[in-house]
This record gives sequence, structure tokens and C-alpha cells, in this order.
Amino acid sequence: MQASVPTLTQSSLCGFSVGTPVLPTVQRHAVSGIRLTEIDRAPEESLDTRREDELRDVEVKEEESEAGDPAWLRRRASQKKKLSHSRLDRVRLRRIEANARERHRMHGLNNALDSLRKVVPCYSKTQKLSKIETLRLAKNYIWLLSEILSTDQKDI
DNA sequence: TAGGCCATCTGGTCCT
DNA sequence: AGGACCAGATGGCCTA
Repeated sequence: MQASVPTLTQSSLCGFSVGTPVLPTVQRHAVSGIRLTEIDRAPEESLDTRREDELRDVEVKEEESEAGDPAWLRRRASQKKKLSHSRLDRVRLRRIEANARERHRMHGLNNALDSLRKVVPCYSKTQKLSKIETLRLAKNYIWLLSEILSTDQKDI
């Protein structure tokens, strides 16, 4: 007894126009300025090592702009004149560390999104779905699979 | 050139 | 106090 199972097609899954041009992965990375080494780095490399790299990058950037403090710091300094020099340094350090953590967090989020891209239909090694496309497609895919499941159960 | 997509920075809020 | 999370702002790059 064969049930009428919904056909799994790209057009039924994609909530967006299939013809939408999607840039190749490498090109996208060039676009976004992500270093390919960040994404393609071997998984066995520890997160700590990556964090150290990120922090080092930030320190370099900070040194480059040493000529003048960032706007947020100047603002804060003027608003809270009572802030001692050491306290200001501490605030600055905490901001830098928070930025690094935030960057790390977003990288984790992007890695999870990449994993999702690989299990969703439409996945291509040469064409990368955008974030929003990936999420919409995943939602539609889950919906379709649950439809298939419920259809099968009715036939039992 | 406008619009889309993205990474990053930042300050606010909540939680431990 | 400090970390996680979030949303807004910003700027860079690419394509139509």
C-alpha cells in the first residue's frame, strides 16, 4: 500500500526563489572579509588557541588605533570623569575581551549554521545559502518531513 | 548606484 | 563583577 507522499522538491522546500543567485562559498568569504582559515581550520585545533588568535588580532587593531581612543571610550571618559586611569584601563580591557567573546560566539553560531546548510536539501558545495535562506529552508524541510511522517502513520 | 549579505563593535539586559 | 545573549549601528564587498 503506497501512500501519497508529498513530493520532496526544491521548490516546495525553498521559501524563496530558486533562481536567486547565490555566490560561491569562497567568493562569499572574500565578500564578508572572513578569513578562510577561520572556517576551514582543523577541528582538532583547540578553541583556546583560536581565542588567543582572535585576542591577538584585536590587540593589533587596538595598537593601530592607539593615536586616539575609540569614540566609546572617549565618551565614557568624559561622562564619568571620576574614572581613574587604572579603572579606565580596566574598562577598556573588558570591552576588548567582550568583543572577542562576542566574535567567538558569532563564529559558533555561524558554524552551527554551516552544519545546518549541510543537512538541508539544496546544499551545494559551490553555492552557499544565505543565513535567512538556510533558516527558511530548514523550517520548510522539517515541516515536510513531519507531513510525510503523519501521512505514513495514517496508512498503518 | 541601490540593495543584499555579512562581520564586527557596542551598550543594554539578564543571569550566576 | 563578569559572562552570555541580543539588537542596533556601521562599514565593506558584491551583484543587478
